[in-house]
Amino acid sequence: MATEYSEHIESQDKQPRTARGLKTKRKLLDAAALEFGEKGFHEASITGITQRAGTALGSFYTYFDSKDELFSALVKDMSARVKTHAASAMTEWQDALEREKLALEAFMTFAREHKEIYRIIDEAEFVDPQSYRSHYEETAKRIHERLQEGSAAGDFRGPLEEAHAWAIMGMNVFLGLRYGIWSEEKSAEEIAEIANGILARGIAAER
Amino acid sequence: MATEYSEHIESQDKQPRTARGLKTKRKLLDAAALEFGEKGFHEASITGITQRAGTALGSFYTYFDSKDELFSALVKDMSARVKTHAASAMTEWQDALEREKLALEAFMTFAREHKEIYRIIDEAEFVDPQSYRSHYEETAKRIHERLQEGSAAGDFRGPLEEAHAWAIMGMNVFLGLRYGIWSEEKSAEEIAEIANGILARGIAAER
DNA sequence: TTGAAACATGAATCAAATTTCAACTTAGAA
DNA sequence: TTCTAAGTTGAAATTTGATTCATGTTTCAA
Repeated sequence: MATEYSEHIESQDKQPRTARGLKTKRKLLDAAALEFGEKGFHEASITGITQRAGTALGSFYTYFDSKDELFSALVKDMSARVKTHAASAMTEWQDALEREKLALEAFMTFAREHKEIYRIIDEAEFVDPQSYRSHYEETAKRIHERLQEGSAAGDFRGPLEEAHAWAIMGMNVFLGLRYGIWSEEKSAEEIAEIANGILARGIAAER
Repeated sequence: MATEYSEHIESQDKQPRTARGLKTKRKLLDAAALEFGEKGFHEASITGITQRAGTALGSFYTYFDSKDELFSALVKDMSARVKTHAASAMTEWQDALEREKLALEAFMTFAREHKEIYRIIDEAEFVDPQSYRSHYEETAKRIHERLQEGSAAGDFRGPLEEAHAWAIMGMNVFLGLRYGIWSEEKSAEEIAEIANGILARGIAAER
């Protein structure tokens, strides 16, 4: 994967201007994702990051203003990656219900492959609340749009509100944590099937 | 409510032995809940806690070994409080579906009244992962038991697995965050009704 | 080839807490 | 009333880790 750490709103004076610089920055970013994912923001240290990256301590400050700024950049990048991955997994579906199943399945798989992303986004609640909030608000918005499309297509009942999207998102996130991060005792497909069952018919007994 | 900060595994040599000591410890615990809830673990400081409590800095160490130990004690206590509150709210129900609705409504109300609890438990994911995990595992277990009772009573279809409980818990937690902590634009009842609709019949169109 | 800008280095500096501790005060049992 | 254990105090010691910066090296355009 061509890791694309987009630059967002960084001050331009920290951009690398040579191939060497670009490479160093990339090493630092990748090392930071590992360090933060493994230890969490506060246990992680710049020293740890530069050691993993194989650079000198000072090099960190050639590319980042501070530990916080780096974390913030990372959160935004991870958020974008989750979004992109989910989108690319949701081609090929028969009806809106099936699309939701694919979305969860993709999310579970992605979480398993990038556990550090999960953790970094979660910790943003405390380190960079604004980004955390944006991440979930935007995710909910996309889910809500899918729900409305589903209603329009006659696959879903209507009207489905923003709160429905939040409920679904919560389901997905917690299932991802429990069966993606904490253990892999069940397949992503199995879990997605269970969640989809709830969306399809709820859990009440047949009437 | 008679706040009962249970002592768990603390070394006994830190227990207050007089009424005065007990009172001081209580003040510290309450102040800590506020400080942690407002600033998060790492921004919170012992100085801030003792200032809120109106005690000297050193008094903190009369009752706690460290900042971490205090946080840990707090997480366990909050977890217990959430549990107790939920249980007491779930008397008086007609069927299992309604019981779930009451559970969510109670959780939402509680979250609104004790936003600091929400935050402290959430941050435990990074500060005291063991307690965080226990909190959610036990909560899921209780939900799962309710689901199984519901199936046995004929209110719910069966079999409902642990994953169903996690899905419901995730729904509840995210709805609590969005409509309990971030904003109160909708009533707890309204939100609980939406979630309950999903559990009752899913979101698919009528067949 | 060369010189200036970019980049790399890591010891030293700085800042911000936590934690300790010795002196002092209060509670409450005898 | 007295005396000792319990509790209080806050300045000082420690710890920890982020950030700076002066020096040396590399890149690459001209």
